[in-house]
Amino acid sequence: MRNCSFQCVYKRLDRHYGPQEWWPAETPFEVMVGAVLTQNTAWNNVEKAIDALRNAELLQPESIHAADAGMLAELIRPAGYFNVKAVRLKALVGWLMEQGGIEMLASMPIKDLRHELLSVHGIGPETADDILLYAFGHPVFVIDAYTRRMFSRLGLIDEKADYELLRRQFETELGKEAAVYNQYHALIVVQAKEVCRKKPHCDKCCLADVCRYPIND
DNA sequence: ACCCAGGGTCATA
DNA sequence: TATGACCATGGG
Repeated sequence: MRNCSFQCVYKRLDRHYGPQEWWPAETPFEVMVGAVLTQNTAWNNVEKAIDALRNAELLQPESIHAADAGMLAELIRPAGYFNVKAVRLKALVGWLMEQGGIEMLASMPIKDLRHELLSVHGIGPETADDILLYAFGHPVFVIDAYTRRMFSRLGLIDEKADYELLRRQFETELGKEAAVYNQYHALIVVQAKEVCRKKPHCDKCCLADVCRYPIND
């Protein structure tokens, strides 16, 4: 009998939390900026940095490209690693403008775009996939620390497995549906914020429900 | 006071 | 290929 665990977990989370309408951003470029700023950082802190950038009218590629790196770092200070991330934002917009802007990227095949993104300094697999999925709507499943923790606890994956392996695993199980990947990753993040991090699962979150009962509906 | 967050790079073995 | 150090703020 075929393993339907990935779909079942999705159904439960979706039923429990409803539509998430991710990514929380106004433009594709804002998604890219947020994806870099949220690296190993709580979203709460990223919002402050993005607000600061917006107030300074620095949420467009050209203005970030022209901005002083030191000033950029000060603005994004609340997001942590601000010196590192200022350099990464610079690298991102430098590459973006080299490529001819967002429109050019949007017309690029997924595989090529993903390869290009990964060649940019400061953009690793997860950040690249955030951008591919949430800025361009490409069917790419995002694997983050929450996903590893949650699904290894469910016994569905090997927590230490290679990123690409896990991505293929999810994409194979779910089929190539960008709308599903979009909602699923959002649900994983939303639900992870309710889980006690120290114990395998707590009693009050949706994951506890997933853990407690057989997964076969 | 301690732990960690919606990672990635770089140096070393 | 596989660890470890490093980056740094803010909330629990």
